[in-house]
Amino acid sequence: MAILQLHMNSNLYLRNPQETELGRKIVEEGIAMIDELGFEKFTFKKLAKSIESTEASIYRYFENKHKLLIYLIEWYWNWLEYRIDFSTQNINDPIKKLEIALGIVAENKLRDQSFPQIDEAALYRIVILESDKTYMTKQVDDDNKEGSFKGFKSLCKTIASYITEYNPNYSFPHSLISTALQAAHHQLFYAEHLPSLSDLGNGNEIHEQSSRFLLDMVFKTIKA
Amino acid sequence: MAILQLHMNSNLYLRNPQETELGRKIVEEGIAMIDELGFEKFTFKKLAKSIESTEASIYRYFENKHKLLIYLIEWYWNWLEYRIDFSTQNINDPIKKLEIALGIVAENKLRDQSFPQIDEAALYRIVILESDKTYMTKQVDDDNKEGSFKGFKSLCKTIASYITEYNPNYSFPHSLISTALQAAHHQLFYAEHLPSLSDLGNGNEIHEQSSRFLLDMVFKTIKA
DNA sequence: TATCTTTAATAGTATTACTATCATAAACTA
DNA sequence: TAGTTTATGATAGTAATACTATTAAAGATA
Repeated sequence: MAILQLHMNSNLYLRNPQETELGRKIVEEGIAMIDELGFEKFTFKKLAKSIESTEASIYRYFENKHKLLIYLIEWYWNWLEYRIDFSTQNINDPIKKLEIALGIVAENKLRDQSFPQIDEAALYRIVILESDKTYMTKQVDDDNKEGSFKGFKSLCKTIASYITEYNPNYSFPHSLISTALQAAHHQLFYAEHLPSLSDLGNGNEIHEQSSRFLLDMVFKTIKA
Repeated sequence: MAILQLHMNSNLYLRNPQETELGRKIVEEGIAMIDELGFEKFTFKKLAKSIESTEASIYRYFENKHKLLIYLIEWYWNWLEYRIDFSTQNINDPIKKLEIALGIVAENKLRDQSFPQIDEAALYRIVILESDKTYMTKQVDDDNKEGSFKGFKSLCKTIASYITEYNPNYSFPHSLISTALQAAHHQLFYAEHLPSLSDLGNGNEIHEQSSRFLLDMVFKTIKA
């Protein structure tokens, strides 16, 4: 299996963390710490201590912890888009492509050996809990101008295009897909923490149930 | 028109802010400041200065700013449920009730003269931007035990029950409604800040479009 | 060997998120 | 009406956060 690296928009960092040992440690241990502490309790000081570096050194890679979070979440969306591209290769039927894409969105995320630097399972938990915080801010427009949400927007566009290909008369393909992408994460969170907001049982087949919920909703909604 | 007060779960505050002049000022000016600054930049110190009181006094009403946010968001969900109760009075057809409920969820929020203390338009903007932050935390389970999300859960349950009444075979009524409640807010946010994630034009009839999107999705999905 | 870059070490600042104490004013109570 | 409770204000203080700045040392490159 090939070892890969995702190309990340250079506005997301001050110095490319993929290029140095310290940078890779910041990302790797950053994922572990945000997963463990949650984004609010996570600080660069704690991260510095844990990788035996200094706050000042970390600030040379990322402007602040918000930008680090954006970087990680963008990595996740880029990764998903890569996996969807890969899995829909040579498939023409838009229904099939949509099915595959939503299946990947809904499925549980385990470590991907192609990207040995990243703990995708931990990152997935971060995405579920923290991803909305990247854009639910007063500075969303500034961040957006810097391309902070390109990966998310691109994925949404890709999947929405399958809908339009299948049924060009459906009026809300982007809204439906952004809703489904959100729901894929929120429903897992609800099932675990606020179960009365969800019908997914908090057990083994939760990802299958989630997938069924999403596919059912999307396909019924776009039917010509 | 009658002047009303919503009864708020007493776990949401240390001292009931509806009972005193200072308490009412904290809530009123709190809404204005969070709307203006965003939740991250909002502090009790700034609020104290603006209402000419002290930090210590505000801390006697709310444990911290997170609890104040929970209080405000819960107020909003209680208000919506009250308005849905009111508007579905004497209506039996579950389809009609669902239509009314989703219409209220999607519609623009203007000041409600029945609750003169609360600026519902500002609170609505806060809900759109900040409401997810009430539960997307590591302490969600503790907060939930204290009843911090009762209003949200109750509203979801009420609307989901209309679905079950109409089509008892649909498997995901709670998931679908919690998804729709989220989408109602997120789509407005996207339309304004990340328009490629949405098909709603950022204009006058945005709430009508949002309503159409949601009703279309929900009704097609639950069809027997 | 010189120099350029990267990191570490250290220090410092303003702000945040509280907690504690005490005095005073207002409100209710005997 | 005096006494007591309660709410608020005033003030102070603390540990942590989110940075910025400076300098020195180590390593890589020319």
